[in-house]
Amino acid sequence: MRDPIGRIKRQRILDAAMHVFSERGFHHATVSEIARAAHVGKGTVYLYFDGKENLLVSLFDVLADRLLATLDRILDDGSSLREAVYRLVGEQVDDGTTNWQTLRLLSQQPFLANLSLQQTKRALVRRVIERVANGVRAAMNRGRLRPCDANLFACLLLSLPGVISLHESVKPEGTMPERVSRAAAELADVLWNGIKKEGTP
Amino acid sequence: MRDPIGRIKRQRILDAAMHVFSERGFHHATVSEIARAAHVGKGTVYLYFDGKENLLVSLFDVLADRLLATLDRILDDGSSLREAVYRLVGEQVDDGTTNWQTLRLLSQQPFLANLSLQQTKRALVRRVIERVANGVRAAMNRGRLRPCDANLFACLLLSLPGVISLHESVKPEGTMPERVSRAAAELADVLWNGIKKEGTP
Amino acid sequence: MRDPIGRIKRQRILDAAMHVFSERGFHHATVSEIARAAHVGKGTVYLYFDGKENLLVSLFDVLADRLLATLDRILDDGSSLREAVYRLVGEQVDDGTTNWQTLRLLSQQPFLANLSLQQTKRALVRRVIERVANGVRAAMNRGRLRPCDANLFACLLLSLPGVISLHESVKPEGTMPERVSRAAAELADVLWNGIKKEGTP
Amino acid sequence: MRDPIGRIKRQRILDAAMHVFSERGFHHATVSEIARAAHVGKGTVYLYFDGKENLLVSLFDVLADRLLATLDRILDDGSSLREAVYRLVGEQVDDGTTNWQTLRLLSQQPFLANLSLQQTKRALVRRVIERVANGVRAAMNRGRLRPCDANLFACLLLSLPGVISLHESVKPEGTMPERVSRAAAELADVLWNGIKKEGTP
DNA sequence: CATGAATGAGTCTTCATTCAT
DNA sequence: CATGAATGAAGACTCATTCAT
Repeated sequence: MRDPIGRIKRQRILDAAMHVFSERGFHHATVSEIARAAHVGKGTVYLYFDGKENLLVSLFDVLADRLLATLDRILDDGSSLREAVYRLVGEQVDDGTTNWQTLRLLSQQPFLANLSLQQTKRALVRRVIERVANGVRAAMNRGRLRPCDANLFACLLLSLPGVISLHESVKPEGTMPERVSRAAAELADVLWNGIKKEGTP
Repeated sequence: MRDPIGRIKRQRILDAAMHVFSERGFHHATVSEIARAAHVGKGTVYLYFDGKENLLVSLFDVLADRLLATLDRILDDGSSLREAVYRLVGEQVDDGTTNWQTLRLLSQQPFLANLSLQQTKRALVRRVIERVANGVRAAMNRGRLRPCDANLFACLLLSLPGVISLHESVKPEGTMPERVSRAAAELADVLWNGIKKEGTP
Repeated sequence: MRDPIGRIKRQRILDAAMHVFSERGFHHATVSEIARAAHVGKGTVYLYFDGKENLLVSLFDVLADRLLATLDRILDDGSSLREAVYRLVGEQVDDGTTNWQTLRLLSQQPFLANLSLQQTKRALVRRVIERVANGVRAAMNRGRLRPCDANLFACLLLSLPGVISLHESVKPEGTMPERVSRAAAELADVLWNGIKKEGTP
Repeated sequence: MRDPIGRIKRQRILDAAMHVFSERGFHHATVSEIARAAHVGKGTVYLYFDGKENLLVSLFDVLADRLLATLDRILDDGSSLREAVYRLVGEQVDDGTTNWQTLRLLSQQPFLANLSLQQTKRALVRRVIERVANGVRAAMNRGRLRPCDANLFACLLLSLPGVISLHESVKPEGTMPERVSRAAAELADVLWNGIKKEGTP
């Protein structure tokens, strides 16, 4: 009976953390702020998470899971790899629930004081990279891609939100969703052309 | 007579800051640490820079200048664009004076408390992006590249060190220079193939 | 239920601040010292006050309120003005709860870095002066005093603790309460003679 | 040959210190500021004074000397005591060379960290008080004043600039010289009436 | 003598974390 | 379980003082 309530509260905190971290950066964000945004007491955050850094890594966890689910959906259905690249970039950027800006958190390298958290985070990142790399390898085996380091290409794919973030960050008028979508499509094009076998459409 | 001494000390502090920021991250780095690494007193740092954030932006300034010089060298000589892409990636990553890891700083600390510094940093980033974009545009005009958003492609090029960094960060054995070089070459290949007109070698 | 606890703690801090500021002066007093004297953590001071200067102005506020209450008691009862002057001087100096030395603080720290606090403090001082001046004006209207600038005379009355402080400060043997009381009476005499209509006892 | 130059430079520093201390308060004033205002190097200040607190006490010394000279002039010539009180108040406040605001420094009680300086300052203050008190005593002996504690009355006289300062400090429009003069005259009136034998004009 | 670059002791202030209620 | 008042470790920053030139 309490479990679902607990899950909901935990999720509220994670959502709040995602929002506040994205808005103000990890170090400028305060636990109080996050608690306030989640409509819980400051102490409650520590009931569900072991501390601020832990909260960040838990957030990575959620984002990674979400990303892996997206990947599974994209890569395991019958769509062509070209389509997959497009959708991968597009969905990373335009996920309805995940504001694309929060994905910068994944590629930012906050230096975590807690070593074991460092390990945990590394494992998460590796898992995501390898899942993408597996998809890439599968496509290579099917003969549609020129051979390359699948892991490296996966890193490139996963860095695209950061590229778009960089592109947006110098625009004085702030972020424009249409421009973000267009950029995602264009980057997908470049990468697809960069990796497909010549002659493949 | 004093001026060069001042410049040298200022540079010592910048070098120390680059090293400490890279090693421990902006927020975990302390001014004392940087001062110690530069073999100067803590107060001396404040003699040359207006504070910690200011020091970071000054560092961006130096890195940007260095990168712009590299770009000028690469883009303005007669080499082919293909060669230029290779060298751009390679030199970003393997600059003898700039440890490639420090380039992560460019994308790493988007959240500055001081608004005017935020502006300054944005201007620096824009200048670098636009310089690269100009090179790309020139090549497009010469007809070697398929049309694309030059600024966006510039952002992609400038993000490559981050891609490599991501790739390296999950390796338990730490950074290996040869792997970094190979990755740079491979990424350059993908990008070149992604943007060149089909048929161009 | 918590409110009174909060009030009590706030008051403890104010009392400690009053004591430490009086003993060591505003600038030599440290927030740690005040916290220690109040038996609270350093951070707790910042829970109740916005900073060191703010603490000082809040102290002014309390002292001003206390002084105004004293004034109301003295001026609004039926006693003669002569009696009022005596008591005003005497109670400023010999308030059981307010150590008379702390009243020096009112004139002591005119230089506040925070401009809005400067304004607040000025308003407090003005309120006290005007309350005294109103009493003086009332007496003048009743025809017992020779005409004079009531505000200026109020400032003179309020400066008497400082006069006594100056008088005491050069005594090598330290402050002696009886001498202080005698001085208060004597100053009240001089001022009363200075302002009463000739012939008035 | 150097001596007069030294004296001049020393005086320049004292003048600068008087100005800066008055303008910004002892603690907010920095040695650099004073040096700049005196058109000397920061190190030069330490050539003529043993430190910042020492500089303050030396300033007291100068002010005390000046005040004592004024007193001698006023009290030792044949003028009546009434005239003397008027002039004493007036000249404290309207000394051509000493901005009257700087006299607040005398009555402010900065807490000096250096104990021996504390003693020195106390001695200076005592000397001034006693000089005034002697004049008062002389007048009392001549039978013009009602008997009172001459030292205390001296303290009252010396506090008048502070009274005026308090009066001015709450005026939003800032200090007005005419108002200051008028206030000085009025305070002298009150004090004279307060201490003269009844019947004396 | 004069200077100002260099220094680091000393403070204020923030905020992650704890724990009594 | 939930809370937020209390805490103090940690760090940026100032400025009096020194000393090499």
